Amino acid sequence: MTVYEYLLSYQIKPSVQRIAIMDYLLKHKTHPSIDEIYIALCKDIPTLSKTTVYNTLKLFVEHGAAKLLTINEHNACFDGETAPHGHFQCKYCGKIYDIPLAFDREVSEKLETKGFQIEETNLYYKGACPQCAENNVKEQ
Amino acid sequence: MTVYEYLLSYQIKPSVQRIAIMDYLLKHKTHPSIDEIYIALCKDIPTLSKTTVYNTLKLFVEHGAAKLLTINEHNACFDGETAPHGHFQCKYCGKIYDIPLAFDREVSEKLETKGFQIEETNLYYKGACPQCAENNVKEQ
DNA sequence: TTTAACTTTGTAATTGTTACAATTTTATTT
DNA sequence: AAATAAAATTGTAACAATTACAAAGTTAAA
Repeated sequence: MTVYEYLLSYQIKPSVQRIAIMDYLLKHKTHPSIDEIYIALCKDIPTLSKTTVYNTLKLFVEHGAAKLLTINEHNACFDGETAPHGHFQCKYCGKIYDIPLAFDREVSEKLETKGFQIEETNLYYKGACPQCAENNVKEQ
Repeated sequence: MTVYEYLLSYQIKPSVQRIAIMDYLLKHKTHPSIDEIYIALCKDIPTLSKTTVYNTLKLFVEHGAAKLLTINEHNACFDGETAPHGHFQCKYCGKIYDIPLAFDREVSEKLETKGFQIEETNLYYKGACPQCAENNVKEQ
């Protein structure tokens, strides 16, 4: 399936900019920020506006084609992977890792019994990734 | 234990401002923002500066006496409850509820086996709280 | 009591994000 | 194909949350 068709499957009208941004999201599993996407795509689309990147990602999130991550307190990150999963952010290098989201249904079921309607779940771990953990040990 | 002693137990040197802010956090389990705290305490401490509220909460978080919540994309919220637990934020009224954090150890253990050092865990549910869920149904 | 260290304060700067009007592009109708 | 309408993109300006920083105030130590 092309990115063009992929956008259509989420009821999003494709455009050059939208295709480029979704393509970037699908090919770069780095949970990029607005700036990362903007800087990367400016080379191919020199007229690209940062506002368009903001608008487009908002649109993607509204249509369920991308997920907004609030794991980083300084700026929003985006994930093109829509299947449920969690994240681990290294406090030292900042990298965000995907992790399986395989926790107990018990809690969410209990919430739903009480009348809470869960629309999304975010699981964020923070700490030291293997590389940084090793480096820190060596420094000490 | 007084708030004064409580701060000391976290290696935080007490001051009028720090005591007032921690007292507010401990008495108001509403996961307040900087502004909420600032506005509430200005009545008692008219000279209070918003910068002090920022500095103080940063200090609390560094010392483990408060937890920073990034559940709200527009501004930071703070939680004086340090025991591990998750949160549910209603997308309609904005209220944040505490929920038990009783999910599988399996995932975190697997991460630790791979060399990840987990320092904190954040579980954020979002959706409709019981009240808002009911109101929405009635409107439709 | 003097000095040093730390805390608080207010202002200004910075940064991420949003509002908005003008322009450009795309789709529709004639 | 031309005219019109609708939608998307752009750039600038506004906004809001946060941080930097220097001055003033407070507390602790000598």
